[in-house]
Amino acid sequence: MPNPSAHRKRDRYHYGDLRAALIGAAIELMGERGVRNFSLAEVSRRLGVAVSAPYAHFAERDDLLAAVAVQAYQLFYAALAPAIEQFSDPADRLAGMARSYVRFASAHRPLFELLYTAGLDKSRYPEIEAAEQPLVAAFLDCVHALCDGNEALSHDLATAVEADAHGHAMALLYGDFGQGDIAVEEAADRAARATLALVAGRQLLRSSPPPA
Amino acid sequence: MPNPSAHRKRDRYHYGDLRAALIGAAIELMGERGVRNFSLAEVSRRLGVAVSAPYAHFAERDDLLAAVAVQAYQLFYAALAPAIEQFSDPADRLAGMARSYVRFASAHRPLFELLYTAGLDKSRYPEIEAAEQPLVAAFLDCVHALCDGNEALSHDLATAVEADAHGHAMALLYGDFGQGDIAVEEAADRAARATLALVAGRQLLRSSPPPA
DNA sequence: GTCTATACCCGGATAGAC
DNA sequence: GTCTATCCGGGTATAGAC
Repeated sequence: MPNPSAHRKRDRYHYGDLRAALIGAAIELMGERGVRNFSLAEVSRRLGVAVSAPYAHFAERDDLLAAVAVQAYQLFYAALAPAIEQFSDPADRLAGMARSYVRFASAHRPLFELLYTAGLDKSRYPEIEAAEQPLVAAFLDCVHALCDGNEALSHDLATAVEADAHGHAMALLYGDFGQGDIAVEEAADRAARATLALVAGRQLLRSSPPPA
Repeated sequence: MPNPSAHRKRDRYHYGDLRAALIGAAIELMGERGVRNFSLAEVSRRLGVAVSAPYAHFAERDDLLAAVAVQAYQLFYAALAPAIEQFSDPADRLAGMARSYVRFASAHRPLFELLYTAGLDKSRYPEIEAAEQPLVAAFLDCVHALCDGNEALSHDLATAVEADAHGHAMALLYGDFGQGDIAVEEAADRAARATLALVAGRQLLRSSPPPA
């Protein structure tokens, strides 16, 4: 009796959930060839289904990518959640989130690239923005304690910390941090420390504008 | 007597410098359709030359992109130079560079995207790295005065400031800063202020690692 | 829901004439 | 150095059978 989970990819077959299989295979393919070389046809081939099969689930190519993006944000948020819960000190919590942010970019590089460098037209897909929302809110929430109810400052600090985490992630993926686990942890460390520096100097985020 | 500069694009013609024209048209095309939808064929069409003509100057498609990237880094550096010269105070100078960094990303978006989100295989093009060098050095140089000759701290601060500037630029291009000149200046302002906060808290960049 | 088959378009790249 | 012509491969998307 053949175990369903043991089906080889090349078996042409009815999937219980082709939609989910497409999403999974899309992630895998993006990981191998980069987001820019992703194609619906290749995904179909890998699953052993006809190139037309996906159109029963997604009206067009980008709709599949959008579905992947939604899942990516959920995973992203889940990756940050432990840091949020782990630290009671607000500064440490923010630093932990920055660290997790960089780690996520490395551990799920194709997803991260899909979200930020793939040029998906997010305005066409409100569900992506909705999926991003909890992540932004997480930064904002945990920053409040540091800002004594000052909403403007909270927003400034949240933006700065996100930019910091994002910038370190980009530097890791595309810059000169090198590769390997050591590089990841170094970048994550730097992001965490820079976060602490931003927190320490946060009053300057609202000071009079620096010279033009 | 026809003015050469008045030639319409569609005139088929011998260019004095097709190579330069290709680079210019490539930038224009990337601006309209995004880097990912750039094609050599379309560039040729716009210049009114045969699709095979570019191959007299570039062995393959990506070689043209690499040439554009080199020019982009030169322009990028030129955009930062005024800020470097304008400020004598090291902190203000860094802040000014961060501000110019964000402005450049907005003013030359296609070039910025080519450099950082196009996935060009830079390792294949040493000339790109060479062109990037002055920019990295500029950050490093102007950070030294703030770090009392501490090389390690200089490197940390330079990395943090670059990540900060880059992160704000990405937030402006892809995030929720909105559009328009106001958004640009707001993002640039935030990047500058965050830089000052990083400078103020710079000793924390070398402190004991924050909790994992 | 998935198949087969196909129409269509486009880009990269090369050969050989001028 | 540029042209014309062409080959090749690949992707998107649709029609219609099962």
